[in-house]
Amino acid sequence: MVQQKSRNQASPAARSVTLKDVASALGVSRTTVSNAYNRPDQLSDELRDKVILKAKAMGYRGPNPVARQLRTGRTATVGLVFSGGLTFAFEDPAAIAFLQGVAAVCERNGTGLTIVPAEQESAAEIMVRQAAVDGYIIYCLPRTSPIFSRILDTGLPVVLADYGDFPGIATVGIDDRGACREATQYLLDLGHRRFGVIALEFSADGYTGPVGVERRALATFDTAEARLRGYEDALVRAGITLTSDAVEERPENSETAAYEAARVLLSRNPRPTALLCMSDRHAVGAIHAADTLGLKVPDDVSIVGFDDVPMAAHVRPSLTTVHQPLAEKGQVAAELLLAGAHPDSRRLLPTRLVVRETTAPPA
Amino acid sequence: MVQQKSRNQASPAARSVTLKDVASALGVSRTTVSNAYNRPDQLSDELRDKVILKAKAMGYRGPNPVARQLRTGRTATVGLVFSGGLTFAFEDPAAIAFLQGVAAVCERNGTGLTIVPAEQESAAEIMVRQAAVDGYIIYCLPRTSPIFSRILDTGLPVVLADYGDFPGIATVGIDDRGACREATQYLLDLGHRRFGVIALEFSADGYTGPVGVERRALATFDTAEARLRGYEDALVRAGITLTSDAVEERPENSETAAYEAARVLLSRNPRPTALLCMSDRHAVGAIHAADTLGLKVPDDVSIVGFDDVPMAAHVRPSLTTVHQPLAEKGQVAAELLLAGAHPDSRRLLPTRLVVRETTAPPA
DNA sequence: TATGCCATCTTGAACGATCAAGAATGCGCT
DNA sequence: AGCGCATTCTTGATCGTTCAAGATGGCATA
Repeated sequence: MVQQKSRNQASPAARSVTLKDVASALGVSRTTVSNAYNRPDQLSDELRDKVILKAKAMGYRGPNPVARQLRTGRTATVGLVFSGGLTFAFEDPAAIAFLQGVAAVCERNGTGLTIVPAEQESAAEIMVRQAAVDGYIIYCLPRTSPIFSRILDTGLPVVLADYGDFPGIATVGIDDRGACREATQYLLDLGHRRFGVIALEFSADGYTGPVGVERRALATFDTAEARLRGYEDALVRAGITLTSDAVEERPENSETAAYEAARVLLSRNPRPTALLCMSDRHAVGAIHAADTLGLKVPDDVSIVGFDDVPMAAHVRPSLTTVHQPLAEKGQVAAELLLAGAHPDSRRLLPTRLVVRETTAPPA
Repeated sequence: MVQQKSRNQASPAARSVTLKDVASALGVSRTTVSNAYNRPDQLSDELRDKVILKAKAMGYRGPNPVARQLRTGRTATVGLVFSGGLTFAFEDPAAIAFLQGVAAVCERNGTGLTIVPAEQESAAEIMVRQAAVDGYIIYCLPRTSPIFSRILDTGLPVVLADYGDFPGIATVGIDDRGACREATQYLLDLGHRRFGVIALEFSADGYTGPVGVERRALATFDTAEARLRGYEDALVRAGITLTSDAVEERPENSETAAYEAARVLLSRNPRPTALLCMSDRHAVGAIHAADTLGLKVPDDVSIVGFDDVPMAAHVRPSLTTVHQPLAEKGQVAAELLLAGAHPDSRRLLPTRLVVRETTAPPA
């Protein structure tokens, strides 16, 4: 901001009007003027009106929020940290739904919402340093990110969303593993025996390709690992092993990335009869891939997504997917934070399998 | 935030560590500690290391952002005001693209971004009062909104996006009228003579239905009015009059709303051979409507959208639409604001008609 | 008349930092 | 020796508000 009112400057005329100015112009105390704005019951109505009127006339803009924040120790603002930058945050339907939930609670609560993009780590660190917030909600930030520790350093209340478990920090999430187990079991019950998996990223390094043991061991995103475990839980119980080349990791949550992954998986011999996808966008990409390979969904290949974003119901064929309450997750995160983010808080939201048109018994 | 460090309280142990504490613990001045963080060149390296180390050991969390903001008069944060609430902001693809542009500039600039939802006017007024920002970007807020004047009252720099023209305030936008004129001319050149329009809202009152002269006269959203004028410019030149029942207003920018509007328009006798839509989402809804009415696009009816969101290229048939640089609009808005939002700043970004598959000569 | 209480307004002290100006020191140059 | 200058650190004031506690006067109650 270039157009700053000059501070510490010779000309006092440039300084903006303050409580004190209004007070002395009226011959009352600062507190009285302050009360006129914040505690109308603390002074007579006539005086209050007089104060407000005079303030308007003098061009007073109301109590300065920053000064108030300093004095009260509250900013009435929460910080929301996203990994993957805002391109991700504002493009991924699941992230948007989460954001909506957070924002709704903030609005209801009269709390501001400051977005802290964590794309460039350097920028993010600066932001965390300078951001005036009362607490943080962290969404989809890898455990290893330096911003993570920087935020913990601030000593402010923190709520983690979609992290597995983090001792000493409030978390909200879903039972990823259980949800995936259930979805896989459903496919097993339909008779499927050969599976492929399109996985979200295990670590924020842009790796693309099959997922082996060593990669999983070093995972910094809990979500991918937990979901993969869930798939395996059910498969193992059915005596089926998921080989590493049956799992394709795609760091980008986009239809095109999954399209490509699905083509890889569906070209294997023997071909899987079912694809498990860790997001609906991935699932939609998989549908396209099957289509271009001349495979019918669900007759030739069943596809299961994750999230149940609005698109899942609209796409043709409509998507069988794991529903998770995305907006509610955001709401709960915000509520936990506003309630002080007690370190022991752990909220697990329910999921359910929504069966639509992309699943059927194998041919 | 419940978990507040107690202020003005008996127990001094509860107070958090400040610059002063670190300074006196080390026997140096506050300024020196401050400089250790902010101006490393102002003190010897050894002392600096000693200070930082001691600060860490004492649990000092770094200079308090709020105190700094008060002293420097800068918050390094911009406020972004959306109308229609966040449900709109985070769901409308055009709004998201704009937001991305704003966020990208903020990130590059080390500036925070505070979202001020303007859904509930009461909440929004509170937010504007308490938000610590250096300036505002206003997007899609009706001129008549009380928040509008509340923001102007703050005296902070303001940039308006997608407003026609606003004397004394910086604006960024596109030539809506010219863009629509061009799109219409293209349809005229193809041979079309009967038109229908699906319009965005003229005022934020939820009105749904045909648009007459009186409604247009009271418009509080400039965009809709400007675009409709553009359509008319071309039509009038071709000697065609747009009757009021050829224009259907739908306040909601959704496929379903437009679907319904398109069914109304396409049921008229004689049936229009071309539909002009003020958004791509509306256009997509219109395609569906034509489909269910058994009309082929573009053979039976041509459809033109507006925005050129990513979906426009992906939908089948792909959409002929007016491209506007949405993200760039957000960027420019942020840049103007960061540059001081000079009241005379007026930025008009280029648009262009992108011809795809939804337009053809009438049968 | 004394007492207490309520409503209304004032006072002085924070909140935690940054800034402008000045002091102390050492060093080199003439 | 005297001067200037750069480096490093300190001092006092200030940003604009809110808070706790106290002062004042009026009115009712005892």
